[in-house]
Amino acid sequence: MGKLNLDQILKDLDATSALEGLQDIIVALRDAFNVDHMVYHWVDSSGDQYGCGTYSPEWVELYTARNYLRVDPVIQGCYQRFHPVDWKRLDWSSKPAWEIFALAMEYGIGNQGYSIPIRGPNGQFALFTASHNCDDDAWAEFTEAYNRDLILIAHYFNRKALEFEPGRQSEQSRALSPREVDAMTLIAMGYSRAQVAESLSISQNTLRVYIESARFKLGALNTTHAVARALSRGLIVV
Amino acid sequence: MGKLNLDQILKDLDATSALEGLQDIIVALRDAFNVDHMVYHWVDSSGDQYGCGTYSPEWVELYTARNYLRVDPVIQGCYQRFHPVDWKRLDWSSKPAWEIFALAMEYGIGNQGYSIPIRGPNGQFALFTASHNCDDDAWAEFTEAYNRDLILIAHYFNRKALEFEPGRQSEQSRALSPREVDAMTLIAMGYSRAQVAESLSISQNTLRVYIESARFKLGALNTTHAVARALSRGLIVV
DNA sequence: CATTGCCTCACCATTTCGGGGGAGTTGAAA
DNA sequence: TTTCAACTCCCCCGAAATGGTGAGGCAATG
Repeated sequence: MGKLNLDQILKDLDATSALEGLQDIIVALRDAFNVDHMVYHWVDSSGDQYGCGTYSPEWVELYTARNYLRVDPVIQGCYQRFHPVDWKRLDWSSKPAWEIFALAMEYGIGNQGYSIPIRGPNGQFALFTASHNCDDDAWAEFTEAYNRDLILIAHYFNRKALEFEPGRQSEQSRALSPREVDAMTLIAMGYSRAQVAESLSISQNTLRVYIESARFKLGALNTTHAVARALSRGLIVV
Repeated sequence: MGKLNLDQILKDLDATSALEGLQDIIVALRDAFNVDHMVYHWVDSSGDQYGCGTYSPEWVELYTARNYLRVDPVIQGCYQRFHPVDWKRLDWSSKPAWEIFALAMEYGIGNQGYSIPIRGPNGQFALFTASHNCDDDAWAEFTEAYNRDLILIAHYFNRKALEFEPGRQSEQSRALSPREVDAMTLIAMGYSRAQVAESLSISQNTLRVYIESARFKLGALNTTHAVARALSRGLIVV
């Protein structure tokens, strides 16, 4: 399937100096791998998204308009996995999932797909996907052959995309103090403030100061928000 | 520097069926890359750690005993970055950092290092590191040459290590209904119940039913706990 | 030696949440 | 056809969380 010059592609990618360049790269990638589509897409903890790829604008529009992000088994499935995922291995049993798949077929996405999840600091999550229309055997052969190349490309592509994202580095909130981490962790584990305070052997007043300062550092609107942010930024672990 | 048979190594890695096997692999890797040390290390959601590598037991013991994890610039630096990091580019200015480096040298860790951060679901974070004793030019040459291979190996190594970690797949809970997902998502974004209810165009009473049923499904003690669980299980995305 | 960040504690009024009920409609699955 | 899950709405009330403000000690940084 296609002729692949990985070195050249990575070199081109490296030479890219603007976000728009990524679009060209991904088209080149699609051609190099000789698949129907190739897409890169990321989401971060603050809900921002960026995507580029070869899907038709109509499909992208429909996808975003209907907020398929929250239902798409590809997203859902990859989010919990570490390794690349063949679409076949995902759970398409639910109705919305089936619906999305049928619609995707109409828009020429392809019946086969291979998605590589990539994670970055601060809860950044990206997907690099190749999709194609072919039978299972051909697809297995493809993924077998290019699995590693795709992982590398996904990695480099994501790195490049992050470079262009301003405020991504600045967004890194101040680290929480040890006590704040303790407090937020226990709160995230479902304990009430009374329990947390007792567990940390401090007064509830003190505890509240920690929670509030954590909330402030995280730019969170309330405790639950702060827990969510701390979690998705990896500042605490439950 | 060394002869490298990437295919063979990845094949061996793939054939590994026990956690102990990783230790052999990493020794083989060190020899293949012809560096002084190679180490893999991860930190888990529940705070436990696993590491394997070629550092001397004395160093590992000292490192854990003094809890250097919280001070080590390699850990700190990589945690906020996406891309592999050359130790030279880290911030060694703080006193504990300098102390750790001096001590590491004594224990033969090497003056050069290259660490690849890898992230998985649920806040899993791992580091794959090669270290060596040589001058800057030689090291630059090494990293330049094997950068990609190291990334791939880190990726596969981590995947394998995760395979042996039980309890990662077992924590499956019933999926949330669409409305529950909406509710939990907005709650996680920091909105109050009043705002969420308005945003979803439902009454606060109804909203509360969703939150409570989500809490029940997730086995959570309270709303914040439910949000934390939904987030770390990837059921919602903020 | 002044500043800054962290840890600790306190009070108060207000808002929000949590838990306990009950009850009607769809639509799909058994 | 019944059953079940999901979606929608309503009541009450006590317990818990929140927001604002103030303040002292201690360690490290510069």
